Amino acid sequence: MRLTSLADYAVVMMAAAARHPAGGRLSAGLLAAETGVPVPTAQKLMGRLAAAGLLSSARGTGGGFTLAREAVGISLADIIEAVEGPIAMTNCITGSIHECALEGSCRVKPHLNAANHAVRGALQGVSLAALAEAR
Amino acid sequence: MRLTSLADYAVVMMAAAARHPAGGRLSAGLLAAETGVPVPTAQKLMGRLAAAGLLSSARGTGGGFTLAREAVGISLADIIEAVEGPIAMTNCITGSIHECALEGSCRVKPHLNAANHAVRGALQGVSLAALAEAR
DNA sequence: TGCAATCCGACCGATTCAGTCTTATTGGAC
DNA sequence: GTCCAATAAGACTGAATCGGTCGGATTGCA
Repeated sequence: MRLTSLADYAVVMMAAAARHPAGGRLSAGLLAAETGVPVPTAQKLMGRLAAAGLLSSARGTGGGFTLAREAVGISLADIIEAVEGPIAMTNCITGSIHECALEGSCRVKPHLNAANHAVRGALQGVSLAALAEAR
Repeated sequence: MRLTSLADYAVVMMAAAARHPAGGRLSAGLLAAETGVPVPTAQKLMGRLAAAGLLSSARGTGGGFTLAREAVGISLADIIEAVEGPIAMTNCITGSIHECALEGSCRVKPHLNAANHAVRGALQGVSLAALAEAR
């Protein structure tokens, strides 16, 4: 029930990106300097965020990243899922994986499913725009 | 944002324990057989749950475990914390640890703190009694 | 008094995480 | 037209935590 450090960094970096004027090109090095995240780690993270569709990237000189959507349309859940994968408390939540020996007879699953939705809803309710606000 | 397998097992085992009549002695082997969790793992888990005060244990022949409180008074958050440690999305949430380089100037922390409380609240709202109900 | 059943603590291999390095690609300067 | 610098993208390595196993300590019963 804890974020990985990478997801934590990603949230901080996305918030920093959202404070810049929309449309401007942001390099990984710039955001790393602003947030204190190590540069190579920042590069890796932004690549992952771009692959998830939260950032759009451009290579070459003068390239960089831009928010793919408005900050209001990006939630905390989106950022976490981009870095950590689907938010699913247990393996049996995501429909494709069936490695639980209790599958089918498990009497706890439906309740966990409900709890999982509640958690995910709490994270979806926080927008990047809110995170970027000065406290 | 995912439970460890141990925490998952712990939830299933506690739910199974709650279905037994209150006050009866439950051995780790019995609950392991009912839930399908490997016996040594079940022993380790129940020891951890007992250390957290959710179960009371008795050694020796005829010993075993009992719910330390009524099922209504035990929440999903309690079980998860007993196995995984405090529910804190980031290190900076738990007051004692200060290893984040951004400490003090981090502008995201207060918002993460709010999100963390929302998640924790969602898990505290699910009681063991509800988990033990037949679906 | 010996035996069996049960809980308790220390140990080990495996998976995933976090970070670093190298390579490929693009645009501008000469 | 060619070279160079800046940037993103992918492969690789060390470390921490997780999941599981084993032997030891304790208690009640025959």
